[in-house]
Amino acid sequence: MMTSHYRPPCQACTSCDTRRMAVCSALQDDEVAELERAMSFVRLESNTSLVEEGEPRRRVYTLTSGLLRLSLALPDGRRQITGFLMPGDYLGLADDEIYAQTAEAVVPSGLCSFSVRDMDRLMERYPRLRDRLHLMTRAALRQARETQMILGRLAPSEKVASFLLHMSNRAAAYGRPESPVPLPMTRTDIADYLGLTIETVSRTFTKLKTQGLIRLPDPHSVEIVDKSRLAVVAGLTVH
Amino acid sequence: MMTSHYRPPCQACTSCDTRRMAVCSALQDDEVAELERAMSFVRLESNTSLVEEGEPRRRVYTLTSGLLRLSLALPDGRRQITGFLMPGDYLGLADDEIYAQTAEAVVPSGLCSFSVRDMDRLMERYPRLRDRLHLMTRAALRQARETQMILGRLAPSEKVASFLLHMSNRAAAYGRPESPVPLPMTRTDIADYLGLTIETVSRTFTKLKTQGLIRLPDPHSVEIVDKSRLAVVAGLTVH
DNA sequence: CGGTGAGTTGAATGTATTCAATGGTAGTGG
DNA sequence: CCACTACCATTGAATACATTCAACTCACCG
Repeated sequence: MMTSHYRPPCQACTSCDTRRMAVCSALQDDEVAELERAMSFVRLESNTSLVEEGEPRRRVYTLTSGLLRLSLALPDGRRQITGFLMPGDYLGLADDEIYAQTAEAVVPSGLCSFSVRDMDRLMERYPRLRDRLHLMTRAALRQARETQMILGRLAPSEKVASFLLHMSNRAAAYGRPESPVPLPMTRTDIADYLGLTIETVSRTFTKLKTQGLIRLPDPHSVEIVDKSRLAVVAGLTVH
Repeated sequence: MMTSHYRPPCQACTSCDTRRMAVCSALQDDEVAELERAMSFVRLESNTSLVEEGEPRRRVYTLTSGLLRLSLALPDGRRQITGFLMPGDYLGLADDEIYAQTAEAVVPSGLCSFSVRDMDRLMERYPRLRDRLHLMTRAALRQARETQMILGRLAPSEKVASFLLHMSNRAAAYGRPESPVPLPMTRTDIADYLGLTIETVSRTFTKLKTQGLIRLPDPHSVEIVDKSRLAVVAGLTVH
């Protein structure tokens, strides 16, 4: 696990630009100072894992920059990516005593880190923090079920189209442009997220490009040309 | 919505046999009495819906008997069942202001019902109740992610095998025999849960039967003949 | 300049789906 | 009591389509 621990590179939580997205938005400036005292900062290189499925859960995290993938593995090596974590997202929502999934950095990432003990104490002291965490857990559960639908009932083109729209919406939620959408993860990651093979993902991108719905300046950025037609392909609107 | 409301047919919460499975296990006998005062009982006929995706969430429930299916629907009618609720399970874990999915009875079912207002008040008063609910939400999230793996990365035989083992384990958790496993839901329900067609589900059952792994006394009960080989088929053990 | 990893594309293969027919069971009404 | 209907489950045959196997390109790095 190639991580290095040091004090945050950001000035302070009060001036942190991911705060409005994260669990700490539940706290006021003076309260967040206490959170800050319990916090340490972690930097993570690409393709290194922060937590491993089955490990005891001793720390929880808030992602401040970069991108993480959460995944489950089968004994024979098959992998399912259950989701991607973006800045402001919390790592450790689903876990109890042990981590239920592996978290790895897709690109160099930074995280605020807290011991479970400290976080429990803080939640005890600031109920709004606890409530916010519960709220985020419920949202994650709704998201997971939405993904079940995508995995179980959508055709490959629909999967890829809805994935692109989803990523576009998330980018917009973080104040970034809706298009072009950056896709820092590999085709293999996308395949393991959508329940497809890498070849099918690649072919589907090409097909959407040929149909004039998207453009692919490079493999890791997608320009959405026709959002409404893409939504039709995604199966989200009645044709 | 064919429901009828009346006082519970059971003597009292203190003698309720699903209590140990449900959220109310967090409360002591004297505390559960207050829960009971806020409670009303609902009986639900087969194939009637209790809550509908998109409706405002005004009440929450604990299933005491029967079986419910939770589902999401696509505009064109395709359906994904995200899970089945068994006695002791809580309805409303993921939802916020509105219900995120539809809940329907698979067989005649009974539920304890609470207004969201009452439940919020009770959670405020009994933190262990709130903590238990949060615990159940996290468990549901882990379950949903496990299901993502099943939907995205397992072959049809593996899906059906792991579904049977899952149902068997749940039956055992409720103190019922591991085998034969009752499957009150239709093949269509199973297909919509596993991301398959009804024909593929049927053929897979037949195949597992032919291989001597299960027996099918009737379409709604499955006898598990060889649990370990079934686990191999499910992809859960290295061959 | 060779080497590696990621992505794309082509051809074949396998397999789940689709379309269709049949059997079984339960409920309804004559 | 017995047709008659409706629904569910199963099975067969043809089809469609994602996967598999393989080749090739490209960019990046040593």
